[in-house]
This record gives sequence, structure tokens and C-alpha cells, in this order.
Amino acid sequence: MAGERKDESGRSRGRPRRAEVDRAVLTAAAELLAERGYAELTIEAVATRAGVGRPTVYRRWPTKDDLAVHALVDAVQPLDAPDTGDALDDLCELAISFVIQLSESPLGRVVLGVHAESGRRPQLAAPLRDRYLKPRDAAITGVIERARQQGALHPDLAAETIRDLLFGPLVYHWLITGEPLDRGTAEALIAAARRAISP
Amino acid sequence: MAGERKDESGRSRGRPRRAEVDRAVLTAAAELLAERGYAELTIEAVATRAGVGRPTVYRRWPTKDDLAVHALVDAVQPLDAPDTGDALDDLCELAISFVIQLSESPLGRVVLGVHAESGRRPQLAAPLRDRYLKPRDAAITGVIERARQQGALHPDLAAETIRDLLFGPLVYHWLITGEPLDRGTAEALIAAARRAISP
Amino acid sequence: MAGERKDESGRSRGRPRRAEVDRAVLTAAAELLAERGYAELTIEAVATRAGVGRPTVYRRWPTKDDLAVHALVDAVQPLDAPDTGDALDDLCELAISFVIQLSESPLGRVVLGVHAESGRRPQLAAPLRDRYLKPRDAAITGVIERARQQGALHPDLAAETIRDLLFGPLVYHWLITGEPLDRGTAEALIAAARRAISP
Amino acid sequence: MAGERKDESGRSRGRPRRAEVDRAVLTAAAELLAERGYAELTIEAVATRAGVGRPTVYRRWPTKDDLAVHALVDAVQPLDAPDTGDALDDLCELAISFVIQLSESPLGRVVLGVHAESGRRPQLAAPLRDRYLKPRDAAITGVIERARQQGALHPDLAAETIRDLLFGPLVYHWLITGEPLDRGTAEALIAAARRAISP
DNA sequence: CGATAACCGAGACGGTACGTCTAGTCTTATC
DNA sequence: GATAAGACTAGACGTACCGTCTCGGTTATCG
Repeated sequence: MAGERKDESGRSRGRPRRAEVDRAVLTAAAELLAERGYAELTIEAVATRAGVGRPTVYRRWPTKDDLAVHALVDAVQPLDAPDTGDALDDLCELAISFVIQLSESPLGRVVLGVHAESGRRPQLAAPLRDRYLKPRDAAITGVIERARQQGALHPDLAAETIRDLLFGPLVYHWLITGEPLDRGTAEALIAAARRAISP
Repeated sequence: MAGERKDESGRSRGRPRRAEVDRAVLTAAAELLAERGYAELTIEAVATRAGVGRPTVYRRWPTKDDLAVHALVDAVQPLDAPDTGDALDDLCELAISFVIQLSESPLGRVVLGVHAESGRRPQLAAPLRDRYLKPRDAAITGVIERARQQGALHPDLAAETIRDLLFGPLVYHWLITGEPLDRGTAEALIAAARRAISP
Repeated sequence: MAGERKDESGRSRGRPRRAEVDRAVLTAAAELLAERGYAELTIEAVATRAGVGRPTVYRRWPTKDDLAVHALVDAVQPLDAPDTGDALDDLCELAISFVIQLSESPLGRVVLGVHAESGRRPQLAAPLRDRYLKPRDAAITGVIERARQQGALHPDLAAETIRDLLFGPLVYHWLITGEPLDRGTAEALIAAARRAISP
Repeated sequence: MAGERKDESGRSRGRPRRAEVDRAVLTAAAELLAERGYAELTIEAVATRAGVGRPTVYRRWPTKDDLAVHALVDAVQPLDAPDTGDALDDLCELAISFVIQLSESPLGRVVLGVHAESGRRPQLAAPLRDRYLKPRDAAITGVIERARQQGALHPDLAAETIRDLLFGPLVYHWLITGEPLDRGTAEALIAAARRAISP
């Protein structure tokens, strides 16, 4: 979770790191991200709120990017797909609840901003991809495959394409309006999008 | 373009501002945004590159946010919709070329990031909405209305919804992958999306 | 007095430095030197006590050494030689009162310590020599020459030698005992030293 | 030599301290004092150079002052007085060679600086007096007494005064010039000083 | 011989200060 | 009154050490 120590092999030497410190720092970082956003996140404030010295933060996460990504991933709870039997319904519900949840969380727009910035910073992109996108994508892809086996999806469309067609309109709406997505709007968008992905 | 002067009425007194300074500063800001991103943009660097004193920058754009938004809007060229006769084709082509162009520009992800951050900062949101979103939305809505009159659109869908269904998947794909959108992918997404918005 | 600005020639450009800041910083530095000594002098504390930002201190005196030397020289008042007619008496009195004064000042031992450290640090030595030693040496040498013309000094002894023979024992006594020099002891030492320098 | 252990009475329990560690630390400290001076001496660097953990250093010498004084005393070899029969000659030679030796050693000015600082720090002063000054003073006083019995000294002058009159000028010269004392200068000063202490 | 105690290295910990950088404001001389 | 220059307060940056504390492990004495 925290920055790696040098001696990866065998038993670690010296005093071991306290896990409570990891927690305190990540929690403080997530709170500050929610309150002030990524641009105004300072290591100083994180350390103070966590009741920790600044070097202790740097020891674990050498850059602000590192810390922010880990704090975000740690704070944004994963979503698990429903399973009602109708996989297409499950998929649509997953998209709706996922985007609504994100758009209502104070961390949602931070996640979006970090994604946008990650194009320019590889060190931001790697952990974001591995720790955030991959797990969520796996869940989504699972439901898509279930739906495909139920014959509910257009056979020519790749899973990735289906994902973009369902999640894209919701996320875009939220991005443009800047306000939490309401369920009515979301369902209307999804209702239309279903026509795009049906067989 | 630049920050307002006190005396709005009639002729201003004293030495007039030099328009070249406005241009130099905006150009410098846009370059630095493209090179280093929003987070690493400093007024100091902008002033230096523009060959201008720092207070001269502040006189026009009182905060970094102000400057950044204006520089972005100024730098990202507007896109005018094609008019081939088939308004739905025009609309799709508009979406594709718009997102491709944005995704290929070094400023594209900066625009995205500023959008994401704008949720938290009203002073960022207002000029962004007025100077960036509105003009582009007007162009898009125009084409949508043309298509609607040609009977090419599903009658139950609002213009806003159609916009989300077309642009959303493209932007989302670009956001997630982090790479410039290629035309093949874009056309595949739009081909499916057309089924969602057709009558 | 303070660190030089680049453009020495002609009128300086930009906002001029405030002289009160110079004074506040030097005073704060001298106080802290007296209270805590050279080793525990921190720029941070100086800036805080002077009510000034740290960069403002660094702008004028780029290193702790620079600041300390200037503060010391500024704080230790010069001593002017008496002139009673008998130049040898004047010289002895000068030595006694000079060392007593230094030994009683809380800055005295700091001056001594900085002198000792100056051997290792040229940047400490240069301003110390130019701004502290030279003026005092000039005063002493003046009295010595007066005494020599009155035939009160051994003709074979250089002015430097006479200075060492008179001041050396007093300073050494103070250095070893660690306590302020009392006049009785000083006069006893000088009485003996006079035999060394008499014709 | 090193800091005391709690249980002074009888045999100590537990693993005994390794004497080699004492040596390594003192040597490292003396080297660093010679290379960088007292102000830039850090426990960290001492421990690293000695190949030892930091707590191991603190266990023996709880403060930097403690360590520095012990390292200095340990490193500056004592000088033994010559005995040619003429005690006054012996005394003068002792003064000359003592100051020359000190002024040529890279540790000399450190000793001087620590002396100067010791006025402000009792914990620095005590070990310095006991372990450095006292032994040297005893040797000097011994020769002075021998000289006194040979009738070579002015009967009114205390041993302390004689010490100041002989050593003071040499040390002062070295302190002011900042350069190693050369024998010619030293002998000239002593030749004059002899007139001050002769009967 | 096994328990106990102190040593040793490494390194985490909460801090303090470093010297630098940038923000946003201000003051000056010049245009 | 705009401009270029630059001083100014404020505060974060990332680093170096501080002095203390835990670790795993070692080496002695003592019961």
C-alpha cells in the first residue's frame, strides 16, 4: 500500500513502519482532497491533519501524485455488480449507480481531474490504471460477458465499446453540468443507450 | 478579453493598455499549459516568457484560474459544423472531429482537467461555461435542430440528451485510455450511438 | 550594509529595499546571538523576531555567516582611544577597557567564537577582518605610534608585537577563565606587560 | 572515557560495551571536527563514518557537546615540558611549542572555538576544564614553580599571571592573524614577554 | 544450561530548520 | 495611469538531522 522499502527480500531490518500511520495519512489526504481538491492539496496539511511529521509522509509516498492516487483509490469504495438474473438490467443499473455515486461524492470530480491530468504524468497514470481502473473494468466486463451469453447484446460490439456507450453519456453529462447526476436523467440516457447496444 | 478596467463608461483615462501585452501573455500561458499542465503553471513563468512584469499579468487576470481559462479558450480554436445537407451526418462528423481534435491537442487534457476542477471553483466555472461551453453548445444545438427538422432524430429525446449520447462515448473513451482518439474507434462508437438517437 | 544589489551603477530599478527591514533584522540577529550564541542562531528565528519573511533575510545576507558577522559588527560599539597626553597610559587604558567591555558583553564570547571559526571559513573571515578588525586595529596602531614618538616604547618592537603583548594576556585570561575580566586583574597584567614593551 | 553506565557498583550486567566502538566514534568525530568544524559536526555523520548506529553514539555521549569535547581532548595529544636544567627556558619553549602545535593542527581553531562557546554552556565548560585545561595547567604550573625556585621569576607575579603573560600574546597573535604561528614570531614575542616576568 | 540483561545495527517516528520557490500585493522610476 | 522591475509577507516545497523509540539479533553474566 505504502511506498516500498528498499530491502524487498526477506525480513525487513530496523523498526517496522506503523500501519496506523499509513491509515491516518491516507484518511487525512482523502479528506483534504474532498475539501479542497487536488490542486490545493499540500503535503504539509496532510501531515498536520494526520498528526505526523512531513518526512513520514514522504517516506511512504515520495510525491503528491503518489499520495493522491493512493488516497483516492483507498477512499472510493468499489462497487459490486448486482445480479438479478437479467444481465443487461444489471449492467445498466451498474452504470447508473456507479456514476451517480461518483457524482455525489466530493471525491468524484477529483477522480475525474486526476484522470485528466494522468495523460501528462506517467507516474500518475500507472497506479491509477492498476489500482483504480482495472478492478472496476474487470467487474464491468464480467457483467457484459454475462449479458452477451444471454444474447442481450449486439454481437458486433466489443465489450469496451459497450462500456463506452453506456458509461460515456452519463459521465459526460455530469462533466458538463458540474452537478450530481440525478437518477431520472441517468435512466433516460441509459434507456436510449440500450438501443445502441441491443442486438 | 482582459480583466475589466474601472472606468467602463466612455474614454478611459491615463495611458491605455497595450493590446500586444494581452496577446503575449495569453500566448505564453497557453504554451506553458500545453508544456507543463495546469498544476505546474506559474504566473512567474508566464510573465517571464511574455517579457512582462508580474503585476501586469495580475492587472488583467487577477488569479491563476482566470488567466488559465482565458488562455485555454483563446487557444482552442472553435469548430464550425459542416453542412452537407444531411444534418445527422453533419452532427456525427462534428462529434468525431471535435473529440479527435481535442484529444490530439496538448491542451485537450488540460481542458478536461479544468472542467473537472471547475466543479469546486465557481470563479473557474463561470468563464468556462460562458466562453467555452456556450459557444460550442450553440453550434451543436444548431445542427441538432437541423437534424430534428429533417426527421432524423428520435422525437422523445432532448437536444441535451442527444449531445450526451453522441459526445459522451467518444470523450469517455479518450478519458479512460489516455490516448488520442483514432478515427476508426470514433466511427464505430458513433455508428452504434446513431441507433440510440434515431427515430 | 546589506547584501549588494546587482546594479551598483546609477539609480537602482524597481522598488527599493526598506532600510527599516535592515535594522530590524540586524537587531533581531544581535539579540539572538547574545541570547543563544552562534551555534543556535537560526535564520528562521531571526526572521520571526524581526517580523519579516525568511526570503527577505536571504535577499540581504545569503548565509548565516554573513548575517552573523554583520550583526556582530553592527552591535559591538567601537571604542575610541582616550588622549590624556601620556600615550602609553592611553594605550594601556585602551587595552583594559576594550577587553573588559568585550568580556562583559553577552556578544563578547560570540565575537571570540566567530573569530575562531573564521579560520575555516573565508567568507566569514573577510568581512570580519574588514569591518571589525581593521577599524579597531587602526585605532590601536594610532595610539601606539603616538607612544612611540613620545619615546615610551622599546624601539625594536613592531606595533603588531606591542599589540599582542598588551592585549594578548588580557584576552587569554578571559578566554581561559570564562568570566568577565575584572579591572584589578587586568591592571596587574598590564603593569607587568608594560615592562615588556618599555624601552 | 565514554558516558557512564547506570550500575556503577560491582560488575555490570548484560553485554558489555565494545571498546572498539568508543574508539571508532571518537576517531570519526575528531576527523569530522578537523574537516568541517564544530558547527557542521552532525551525530549522523559521526555514526555513519564510525559504522555505528546513532543510538550507540547517544548511549555514550548524550549530546553533541559531550562528544565534541571528548573527541577533542582525545585527539589533541598532551605535551610534556622539557627539562634542560634552566626552568625559565623550559617554560618559554613549552609556550612556543604548545601554541605552534595547536595552531598547526586542524583541530586547533576548533579547540579555540569550543573554548569561546563554553562560556555560554556549562555542560561544555565542565569537561573542557577537567579534561583539557587542568592537565595542561598542571604541567605549566609545575615548570613555573621550578623556575620560581631557581629565582628566575618576578616574585610578585602569581603563576596564573605568568601563564597569561607568556601564552596570551602567542595565542592572541594566532587568533587575530588566523594563520599558523611561525617560530620566529613566537620567539620574538616570548623574548619581550620574558622582560615582563623576570625579577 | 537457560534466563536475563544490556549491547548493537538499522531504521521509523514527530519535529525543527534549512534554503528555494511561488503567490499576490506594494512601491518606485519611467514612459 | 500603464509599465518593468523588484521588494515584501506568507507559506509550501523537499531534504537533512535531531533525539527517541522500536525491532531482530548478539553476547555477556548469573542462577
